[in-house]
Amino acid sequence: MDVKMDVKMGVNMESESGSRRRAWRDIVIYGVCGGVLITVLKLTEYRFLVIEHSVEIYGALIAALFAALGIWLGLRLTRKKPEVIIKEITVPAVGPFAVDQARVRELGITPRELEILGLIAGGLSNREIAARLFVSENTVKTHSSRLFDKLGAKRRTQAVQVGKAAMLIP
Amino acid sequence: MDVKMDVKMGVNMESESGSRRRAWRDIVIYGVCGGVLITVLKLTEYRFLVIEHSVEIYGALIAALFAALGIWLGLRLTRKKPEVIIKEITVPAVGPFAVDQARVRELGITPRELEILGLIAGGLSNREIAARLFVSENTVKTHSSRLFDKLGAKRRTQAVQVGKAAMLIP
DNA sequence: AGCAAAATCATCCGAAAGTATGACGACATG
DNA sequence: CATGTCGTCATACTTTCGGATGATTTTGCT
Repeated sequence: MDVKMDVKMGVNMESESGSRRRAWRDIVIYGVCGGVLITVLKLTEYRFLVIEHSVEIYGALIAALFAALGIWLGLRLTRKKPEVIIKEITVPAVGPFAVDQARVRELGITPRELEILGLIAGGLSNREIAARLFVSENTVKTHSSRLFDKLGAKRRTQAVQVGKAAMLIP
Repeated sequence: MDVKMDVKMGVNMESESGSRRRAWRDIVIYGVCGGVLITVLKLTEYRFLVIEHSVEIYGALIAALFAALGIWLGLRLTRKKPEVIIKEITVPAVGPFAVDQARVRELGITPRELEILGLIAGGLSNREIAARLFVSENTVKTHSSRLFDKLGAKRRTQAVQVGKAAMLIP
């Protein structure tokens, strides 16, 4: 029960050597239990149990105990980890967008240019961008010019399309 | 164990009474084997085995045998179908895009206008669009003008942005 | 301090985009 | 057939965009 729950959570931390070690531990425990049992039996034999009890009863006792132990051991030893089948499920949830910084550096795009690209994609005119960034319209134009050059675009719409394809903007 | 698995998997073809019947059968087999063993032991005791053998050896023998039996029984009783764990992984695979026809009608956008919106989003200039559609540039301009009007856009970039938001283009 | 990159601003000019208006033909629909 | 929608095209005008070039300031780094 315990173990199954663990594995069910999808995180099987057990390494193979780990489970093998555990198997050894189980066997040792088993042996120890057997020894203790035998000892106990020996003691009881010589002290409390009536010797006259037939060997059959005695044997049955041992049999029952060791059968139980065997069952336990068998369960512990053969407990196999469940096989995990990975089912790919298509979820519309496309995680939070992250800018492809590598490509940004690769293309030599400056932060300001990237910012302006985002605003262009937002459908703003150069004038609106200038107003929002508190700069002159000319500045926006130079930025966008260099941006188009780096993106290989001739129009702002094309820049947006390329930018999206290059994971520069969401 | 069995029953829990059943509930968890939800796909157990075996009825509960069926598995219980099988468990009973196993136990009966177990008992029969035990009886046979005891009988055999009894016989050997009285015939071939030296009586002088200490009870310890005898007990060990029984213990080993029943331990093996117990292991077997444990395996048989708890033999479960391989436990499968479905690990769902989210894949960004966004399915094939479908135009929101409802919104298209709602906005009164004609097929031609939608087509032109797609080309605009593709970063094409009016001239390129005209060439691709084998119409004049003026035609494209009138189409796009009406389109912008319906979309409430003042610029083509804005039209693209609105169109994407409205699920008109991928 | 000094260099390099980035950001800023400007001016000029042509190209592209967008607005306004009108017109024509095809086609479906009542 | 009259009407409305759609697609087509044109002309004229305004606005915006984009290219080319040069210059200044800011900033980060050595």
